[in-house]
Amino acid sequence: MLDDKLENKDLKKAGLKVTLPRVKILNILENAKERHISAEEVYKKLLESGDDVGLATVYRVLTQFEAAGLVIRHRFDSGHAVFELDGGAHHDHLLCVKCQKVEEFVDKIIEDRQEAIAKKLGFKITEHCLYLYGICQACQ
Amino acid sequence: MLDDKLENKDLKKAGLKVTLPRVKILNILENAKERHISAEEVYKKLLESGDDVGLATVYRVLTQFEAAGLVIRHRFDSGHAVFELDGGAHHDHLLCVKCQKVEEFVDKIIEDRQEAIAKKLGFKITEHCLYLYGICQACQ
DNA sequence: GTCCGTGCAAAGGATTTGCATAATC
DNA sequence: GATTATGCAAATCCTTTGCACGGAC
Repeated sequence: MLDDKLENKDLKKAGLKVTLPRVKILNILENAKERHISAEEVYKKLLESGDDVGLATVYRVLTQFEAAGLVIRHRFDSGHAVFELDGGAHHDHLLCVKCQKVEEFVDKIIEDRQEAIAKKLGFKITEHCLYLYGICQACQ
Repeated sequence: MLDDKLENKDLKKAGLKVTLPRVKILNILENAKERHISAEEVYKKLLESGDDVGLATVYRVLTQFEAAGLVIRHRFDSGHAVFELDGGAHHDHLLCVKCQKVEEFVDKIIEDRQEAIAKKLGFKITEHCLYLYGICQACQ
């Protein structure tokens, strides 16, 4: 478990000591079918795998990962945060309000307009989030 | 207090009985310097005016207002929700991460692109939120 | 007078924190 | 072996709920 070179590097690069909970959580994030996953879900997956990690640790580790730029924390309209691995490529989200499916997309035109609007209002954008909520094809 | 015709109409139109807490909260929303205000802030303003309204009631009333379409609830990245009167005209938000100032804007091009993207992915959009975070001119 | 709304206190869910123990380097 | 991370339980923050009382219609 602790000798997965790739993950060790990711963690070390982030300045984080390589510990079992961190490696395992990183693994779950990489292999989960859903790219967007809550702390609670990570915790459940750990328990299912027989790993004895506390929920508090899951939150701590995910927060550290966020600070290190390894993951992005989203606050969709669901009451709890979800995390996704930061692949480096920015994208926005389209969510199905019925089945919770999440689609990702990027649109150059929208990105450009955002910059233009910010400039007009004198802002320097540090971050943005665009969430479209709707009903997916399957649920219609 | 209870004879402000405008507010009475707003409330009645929404199917809500005209009560003191509702009228007062509606008043606060209409007159607050900041268009975007949290439940806690509404509560504090009520106390300052010497009005004895419970925080639970503030939450209940704001939630009813939201259901009635009188206000919009936003979940900016601040941990707590903020409410703004729904003037009927949709708009998006640009927030200063330093001074918390909020600017509003509408952009037809972005709105159109959102529709186009949703259509391409087979979604029917029910709602969307676009929050730009940045640093305003004064804070730079 | 009936029914809905309110205040208070207690419950609730998500997330954080304090502290003694255990692991990494 | 020193330092940092973990587990557990308790604490915290925001928000909601249960219940008996009070106000609107």
